[in-house]
Formats: sequence, structure tokens, C-alpha cells
Amino acid sequence: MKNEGDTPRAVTMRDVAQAAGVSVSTVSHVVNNTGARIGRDARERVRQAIEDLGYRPNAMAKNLVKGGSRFLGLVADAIASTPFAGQIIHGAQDEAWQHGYVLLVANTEGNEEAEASAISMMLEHKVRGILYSTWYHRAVDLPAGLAEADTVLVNCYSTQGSVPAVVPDESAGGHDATRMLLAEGHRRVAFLNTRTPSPARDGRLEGYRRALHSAGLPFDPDLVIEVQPDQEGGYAAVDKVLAMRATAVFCHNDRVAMGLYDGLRDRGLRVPDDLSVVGFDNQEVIAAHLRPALSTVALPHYELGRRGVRVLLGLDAPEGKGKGPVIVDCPSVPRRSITRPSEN
Amino acid sequence: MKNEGDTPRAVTMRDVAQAAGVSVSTVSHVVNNTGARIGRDARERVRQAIEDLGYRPNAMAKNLVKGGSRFLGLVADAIASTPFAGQIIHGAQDEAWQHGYVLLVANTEGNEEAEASAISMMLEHKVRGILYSTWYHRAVDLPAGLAEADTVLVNCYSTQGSVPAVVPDESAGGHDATRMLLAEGHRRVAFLNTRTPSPARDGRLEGYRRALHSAGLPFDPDLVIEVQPDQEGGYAAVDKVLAMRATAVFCHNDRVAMGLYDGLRDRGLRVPDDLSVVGFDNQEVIAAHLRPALSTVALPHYELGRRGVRVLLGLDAPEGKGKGPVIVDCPSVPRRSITRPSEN
DNA sequence: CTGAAAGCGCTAACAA
DNA sequence: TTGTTAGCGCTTTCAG
Repeated sequence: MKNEGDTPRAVTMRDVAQAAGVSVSTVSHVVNNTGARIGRDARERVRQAIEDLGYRPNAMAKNLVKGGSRFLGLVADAIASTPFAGQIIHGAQDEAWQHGYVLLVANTEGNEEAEASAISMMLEHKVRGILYSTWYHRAVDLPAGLAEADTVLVNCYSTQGSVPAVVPDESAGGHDATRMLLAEGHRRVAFLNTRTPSPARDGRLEGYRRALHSAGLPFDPDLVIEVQPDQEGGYAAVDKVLAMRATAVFCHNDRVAMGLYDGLRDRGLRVPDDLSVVGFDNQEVIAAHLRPALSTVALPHYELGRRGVRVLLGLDAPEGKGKGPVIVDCPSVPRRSITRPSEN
Repeated sequence: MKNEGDTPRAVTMRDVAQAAGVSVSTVSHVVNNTGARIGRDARERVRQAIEDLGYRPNAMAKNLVKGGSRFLGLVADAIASTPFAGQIIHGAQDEAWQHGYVLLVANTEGNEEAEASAISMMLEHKVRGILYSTWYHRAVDLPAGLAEADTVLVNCYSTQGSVPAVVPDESAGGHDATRMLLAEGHRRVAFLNTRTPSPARDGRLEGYRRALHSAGLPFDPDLVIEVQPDQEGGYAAVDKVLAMRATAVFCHNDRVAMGLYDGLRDRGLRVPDDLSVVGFDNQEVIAAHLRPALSTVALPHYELGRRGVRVLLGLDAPEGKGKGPVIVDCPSVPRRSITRPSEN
């Protein structure tokens, strides 16, 4: 691993020039193959010298003179430490890479101090822009430093200023989830919503109502049951949904669905024969491996990250209006937890 | 966000110096507060100018002159896109940050080309070193470029050269998992191991045998059943473990345990009353929320990332020997899936 | 076709 | 206590 001699001072362009018997500017030209016409032989000698010396251009020096880096900052509240939102990093990374940018990632774990110092560090590295993202969809207060850079919010939005944002389409997601159930002929569809106020809660409920409405079904408030948004919540709600004589249930997320599965099994009931179920999130480890596999609607984390850098780079307009956030679709993922209603 | 005027050329140290009526070196001194004694008033004028102008030091320029960056590279095969290994990023990030380093993250998704270009990019940015990590513990072939930098392997190891590595202690983990069961008095402990050859498979088996041995129990090959390492595998194995009259099962991972739970439930059996279960990985979404919550052994992803940067930075010796990899402990996470054996 | 030279923003002697 | 002056490694006119 590298450290052999004492101070094996990195080989620079000058070393290459010397070895090739040309000037640094000539080397620069061949390295970046600019339009400059360099003689066949000179070019070859340079290539050779580069090879022999193992020359690596110094990106920092280049950025310095070019006046601007190829860095994109991504500050996340808990994205690297949360089971599935890591896809935001992944999507951002891929898109950034594609345009020659490198991601500077900072996981702040919600710590304001860490956040501030992450942002200054990015600013000092003269990042082209900063992606500020959260692991679950919500409103955020922007850290002060962000004002100094081009910023786009990912999976969150700002209430105050109008900063470009990219968020999932909760409402359409809720609509599609419900629609999957309705399409099979269900008429009494319960909705196990979260009790935590959030865009997810409001949006999905709105979508649920729209789907009902489109199907000519009345909205029955008793059918929406608010639960703790995890396995425990789903488990605790079985009796209520059974009491409502629902034939299908739209769960606020896959974890709730998982709890519901458990509760149903404990009562000797089966999915989807006794009850059709649809989740939300498409949390792989759960949804794809429940028995039966859970039909759900995917939270488009990867796409959120991708679109985030696109709007940051000005590749995607921040929506036609120029105002509202970019809304990303939540694709349905049909699996095996839905069937036609049997009894009535 | 920022772009207001045309070319609002970034404010530099010289601007500050000018505004404060001092020289750049004075500004430099107060910015970095070096030992240099600067007059009260001069210092104050500089601070003021910095404030007024909104000056931000240029990290690239600084690195250039200092001859070396504060970057650490992290190239991962699928770490950001996998449900729980994102913790490796997180751990590395935290430790790096603590020492003033910034992480350059690259998710290569196993693509060799992406990998090579990620590595050159890091090299060009003169990273202090590179962490090469995989999402599951395995042997790897090192990409050529890595030879040019200080490298440490995280969650993987090289068969050829002896590159420093940090890996989880599979054997101790397998031992502890088994021990949890033995400690409650179980004597017939089945082991649902993966059939995929891997350090996890061998290490955990070895640990299982050691635990048995320490407890004075014979090793019964029939008790180790090889399965597909996921929910389906666990589900498919129920009858076999029941046939073996085991009172407890050590599952190769939490997903297998989840499948086992399902299979058991379908047969009207309960965990832990009818069968005690212990998993491996401590995959939160699953382990903590199964009913009953699953006792398991944690894969120390966060710690792997942390230790990785520590050995890279030379803070932790690559083990006393100077040879073998750094082995990180897998902590037991007792929950509610284990009880004393009832029947015999 | 190729080279000389002027910086990019900052640090670090060395003077003053 | 503060200012001058070289560069760090590279790009980029502008002359040969």
C-alpha cells in the first residue's frame, strides 16, 4: 500500500513534462485533450511519461483554477441509517455521477450542530449545490447556511421560503393503493392510517377518498382507523377492522400490514381469502417476503434522489409552474395479498 | 438561492484583507487562528469584514497548498442500496468527521467500470485513503487502482495481498447465538444454516459447534439443516426441525427466522413456548417487530465502518499481530423469542 | 505545433 | 504585530 519511501512526493504535471521533454502546457493539452493540435511524437512521449511515472492529475488544483468544483452536497437527517431511504443516496449518486459530479455525503442524525458544520464544510468545498433530504416525507426548517448555495429539498419541503423541492405523490399513491382493492370488487375498504400528522397521513387519506369517490362509493369515516404506524399498530387493529366487516384493508405502510397479517393469523384468518390487504412503502424485506407477498405502493426513494440532482443541475425545471414542488410518482407493486371479495 | 447578480465572484481572502485594511496573511492568521499574535483592533476589523462580506474560506485552495486533502473515499458495492448495511456509511462518516475528514461516497453496484472510475476520481482528489466495502461479508478481488492508495477493506477481505481488513466475528456470533439457547437449558438446538458458501456460513457453524462443545453436548449433523437464506427458506424448513424434535433453533439470519415464525404459526405452534428461536443480523424492521420480538445477534455494521476509518487513519493498529484482519464483535440482542424448554 | 507566463485562493516562511 | 513574497498543481491566453 503506497507508503514505501519517505516522502515520495506525488508526481506532478511538471515531472511529466520534464520526463517527456516538453512543457507543462503541452502535457495539460494532451491530458485534457483540448482542441490543441499536438504532434504525434510529443503526444506519444507524454503518454509514455504519464504511464511510467504513474501520473494522476490533481483535481483540487484543477478545480482551483477552473473556479468551481464538481461536488454536490447531500445532507441527510438519517438517510444512511434508515433501512430503505438509503436509496435516496443511491439515486442522487447515480445521477450526479452521470454528469461528472461527486457526492459529498453527510448524515447529521438530526443534530443541528452536525448539520451546520456539514453545510459549512460543503460550502467551503465550493459545492455546486446542496441536496437537503429527510428520511420520511415532512416539512422542514432550513438551516441558515443553505441560503448560501443552490439548494433543493428531497423528500421534504419548506414552509417558509420557496425552495425547490422533490416529494413523493402521497395522494396518488393512496389513490392507487385503494384502487387496487376497488378494482377487485371490494366495497368496504378499511384504511389503517397513521395517527401521526404528516403529509403521508393527509395525502394518502385524500387519495383513499378520491378513489372511493371515483368508484361511486360513499366515504365512511368509521372505516378509517388511526393506528400507531408499525407492526404493533396493525396487530392491535385487527378486531376493529373485523368489526367493521371490511373485506379489504389499505394499510398506511408495510409494517402495519405485517402486524395485521400476524393478528389475522392468530385468529385463524387468511390473507387474501378472508381479507385483502395492501400496504405502502414497498419495504422489500417485508413486502416481498410476507406470506402471501404483500401488494403495495412504492415510495420512490431512488427516483427522489435522482430528480433532486436533476433539478439542482437545472436539468429538470422545478415544475412547469416554477413554483410548486416536483411530485414523483409512487408506483403500484401488485403481489399476492389481494383477491376478489368472497363473502358479504 | 444565491444566483442573483451575474457573476457575483466569490469573495476571497484578498477582498477581506482589503476591506479590513490589512494584508492577506493577517486575515489568514485570524481565520485559522494560528499562534500569531494579532492586534485586538486588526483582528476585530477582520472579523467584521468577514461577516460583512460573507467570506468563506476555499477548502480547495487550502488543500492545494497544504499538499493533501481531508478526504476519505468509501467505495461500496451496494451499501447505500441495501436495507441495513447503510450503517457502514454512517459509522465511517461519523468517525471520519470526528477527525476532520469528509467522506467521498461511491456506490458502484458491483459494476467494475463504475468502480474503477470511482477509484480514479478519489485518487485525483488525493484522498487520504480508501475504504472498500461490501454489503455482505465476503472475499473480494481488489480493483487495481486501490494499490495507489492506503486502503482498508470493510466487511470483506482479500485472499491475495494482505490488505488491512475489518470484519465481523462470525464465529463468536454463532457461538453467542447458540449460547443464548443453551443457557436456557435447551439440549436439542437445530441450526438453519445457509447453503451459500461464505464466511458467515462457515463461521457461524463453527461457533455453533464450539458452543455445543463447551456445553458438553455432542454435535449432531442432522441438526444442521441447510436452507435458502431468507423467509422462504425458513418457512420451508419447519417440518424438518419439528421432525428433529429440536426445542430450539438458531437461524442463519433474521429473515429465515421470520419464515420459521410463519411456518410455525401455520401449524398452530408458538414461539417461544413450542420452540425457542434466535436469529442473526438484527435487522431492525424484522427482529424488533416480529411477534414475539426476535432474540438475535447483531451484525455490527456501524462499528465496521467506524473501525475501518480508524485503521485507515492509523488510530487502531491493524491488530496486534499486524497481520490478520481486525475482528469486530457481534453483540447479542436478547428479546422475547427464547424460553426454557417445556416438553421433552 | 509548442512554450512562457500569469494567475486561481491560500499558507508559510521571512522581513520589517 | 503585520506585510511581502514565494509557491501548491494546474489551465489558459498569447507569442513564437
